Amino acid sequence: MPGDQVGRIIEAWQRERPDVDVSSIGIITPLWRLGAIAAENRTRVLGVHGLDQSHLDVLATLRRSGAPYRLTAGELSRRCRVTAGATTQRVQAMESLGLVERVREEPDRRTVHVQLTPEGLARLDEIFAVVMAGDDRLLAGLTPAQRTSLEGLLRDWLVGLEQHPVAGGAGVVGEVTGP
Amino acid sequence: MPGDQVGRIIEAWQRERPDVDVSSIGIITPLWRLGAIAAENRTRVLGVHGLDQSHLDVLATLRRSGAPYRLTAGELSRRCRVTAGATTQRVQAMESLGLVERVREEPDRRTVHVQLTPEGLARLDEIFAVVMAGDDRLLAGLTPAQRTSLEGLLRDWLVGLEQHPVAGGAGVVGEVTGP
DNA sequence: CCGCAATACTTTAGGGCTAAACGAGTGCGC
DNA sequence: GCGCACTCGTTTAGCCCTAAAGTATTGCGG
Repeated sequence: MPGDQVGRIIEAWQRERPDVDVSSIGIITPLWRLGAIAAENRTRVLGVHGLDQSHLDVLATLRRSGAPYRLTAGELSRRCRVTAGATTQRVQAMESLGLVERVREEPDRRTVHVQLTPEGLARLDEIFAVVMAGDDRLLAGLTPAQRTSLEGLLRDWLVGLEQHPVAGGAGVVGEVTGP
Repeated sequence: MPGDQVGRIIEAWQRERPDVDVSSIGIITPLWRLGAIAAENRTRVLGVHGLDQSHLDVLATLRRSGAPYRLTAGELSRRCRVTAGATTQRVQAMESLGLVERVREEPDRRTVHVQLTPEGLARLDEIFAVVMAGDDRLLAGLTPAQRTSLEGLLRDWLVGLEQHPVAGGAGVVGEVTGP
């Protein structure tokens, strides 16, 4: 059934390179494509409220950490999985909107605490439910059974990869000789 | 079973916002995270050969289109799902490496044809199998049954969304009044 | 045929990210 | 106490992308 776009890609490769097993494309490509659709969907939903995904990432990470909705900049970087430089930019943007504030205080004056302002908290709580509803609409085409099954498969796959990362079949040399 | 990171995120939200259904996080978040892991894996594999994902995207799209491995710049943009400006940059980069060449010819001199050079073809054919093997290693933790099941679910989900896009519960106004 | 909208690509301006250099502050070892 | 390695966050340079403006070319309507 070559009805779908991914199927056509696989067929093309089977024609051009019948010697290579390309079955992984049947998973990797839809994974990326669905991820992009979900991201576009969020961008659209958030755009209506004047925010973008990186803003939501910061606000939501602070919000779900619980009262007083405060994390250090470093902890925020780790939880959002972005570099420290990206966090600096994100926090500056949110600060200029009045949604978070930076607090430097004792005992370690290197550390910057980032905290949701009352307005930031209100704003996030208002938007969060809308975002979740938007995500949910993407899943409307799946039956409850499909959805449960998909969730389990993705969780198992991800947990497996996090516990046993695919190191490097060719890399990870060079670290044997220290500087 | 709060063993996994995504599960902890869901639990945090259930504690902080018990009024919101956050079950979609169980699918959307692993989707993005797995997509990022797959992308990092390809970046690593390709880096060994001095290329990156956008390079591979161009070369592989030309390659699987079949001999003479030639597409117009516009067609390349559509198939790679990037803007025309991005395609210009990508093609320039590949051209400077000698892997593709640009051909302007009759009858329409606006059109630019992008074609794999013999070296580009050889280079891609060498790397493609390595990339597919790299992707495959990510899937090693799944049983054949899980893999088949996951592939089917992702395909059905994607096909459904491509046929019935989630328009905008709040947007897509403004187009009723033409310019 | 002439004008003008449409098409095809390139260029420009700007955004968010990473990697790496940097500046400020901390605390261990002697 | 003092130096020095380390940690934390910010700054800088550069990458790839998008959106929009710009350039060249085509072809239709009158």
